[in-house]
Amino acid sequence: MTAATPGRPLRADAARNRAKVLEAAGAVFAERGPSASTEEVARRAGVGAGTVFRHFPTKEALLEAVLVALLEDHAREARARIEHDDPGAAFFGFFTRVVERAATKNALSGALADAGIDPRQATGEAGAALKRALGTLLERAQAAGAVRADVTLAEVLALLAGMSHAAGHGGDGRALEIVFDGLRPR
Amino acid sequence: MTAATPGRPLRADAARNRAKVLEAAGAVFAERGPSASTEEVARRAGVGAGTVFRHFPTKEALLEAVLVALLEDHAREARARIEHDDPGAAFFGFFTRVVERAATKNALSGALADAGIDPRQATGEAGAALKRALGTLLERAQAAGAVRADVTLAEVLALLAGMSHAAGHGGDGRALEIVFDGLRPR
DNA sequence: AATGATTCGGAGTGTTCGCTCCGATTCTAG
DNA sequence: CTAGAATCGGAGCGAACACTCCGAATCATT
Repeated sequence: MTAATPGRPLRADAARNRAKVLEAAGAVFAERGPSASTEEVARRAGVGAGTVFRHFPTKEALLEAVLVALLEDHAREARARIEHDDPGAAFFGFFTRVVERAATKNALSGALADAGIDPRQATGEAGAALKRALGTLLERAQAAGAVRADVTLAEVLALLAGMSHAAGHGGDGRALEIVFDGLRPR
Repeated sequence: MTAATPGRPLRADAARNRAKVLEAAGAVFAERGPSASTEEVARRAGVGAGTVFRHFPTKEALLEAVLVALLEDHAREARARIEHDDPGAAFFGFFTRVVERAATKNALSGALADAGIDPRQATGEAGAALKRALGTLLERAQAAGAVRADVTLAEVLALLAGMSHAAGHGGDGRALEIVFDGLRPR
């Protein structure tokens, strides 16, 4: 429940502040990690602590909202690649892109899991949309012969989640290439 | 500094309590995550809070000690496999084993990183020993033709770290197989 | 422009948790 | 067995932090 149902259309300044808080939260959590205090988010957004909690009733809700925004961004990019790139390049390019931008996302879902919340359920529609887009990317790449036909979406998701966490561990660029070799037909 | 230098040999009950605390910490952090309180560790170990802090002067030191114990355990197993299994089976078997047992390790190093501590530096010798053992495993597997010759230890470490985090994401069993396919010669 | 409703800000609250302190307890040397 | 030292236990301290409350400020409507 991340304030999904706008009972009333939200006042102008309220909407502006909500956006500022969300953006500040994204930046702060990316820099200082999800354990950064809500007060720091409020300071960065230029609002009071009360304002943060009115829009996001709990810290977990704020983490969720940031994570959802990230997933929506990814899904948007996946759909763009479906239209513009060729099947193989679209799939591998998107995979690489998600891995590159994964640092924040991992920390967020880790923090949610730590609080006893299932990230997959929390992200709801946003996660499902990203999954659908990735599924399309995969199907097209398989149809074009760029990816083995016996690979399932669940396996790709596992690999994506895994390699996202491998970033920053040294030889992660070539490590991705090794995974891609495993995904390609022999 | 995880009480590495025994200035004096440590009294009998002190050594016993230290071991109890370390074991309890391993269990508690595995179950409740690294954010579990030290008091819970003390309770589980059947000692007072003061005792925990005498042996591990800070909570981070306790997390470090648990992580080091895990790494030492892995290194021990790697050396055992070097002696008993054939090169290919030793390498892939050890890789699989580490991934299976990775849940706790990941949470621990995550928590350390969150506290501004570099896990690689903190684990010191234990991490280096594990790295050496894995290096031997890799060389032997490559010499036997079970693993591509152009793969480096750094890349294997990145893949290992990554796939450790992929556990529990659904199709992680077959996902590992895909990575292994990428590691094998064509 | 004025009024009523909504939102803002930040001081304040209650709680959690890491860590300390010291009297009581347990161990070891002679 | 006994004295002296090392260790233990857990109540208590202080800081950090998520969250609340309410007077002041801002917005929408007539």
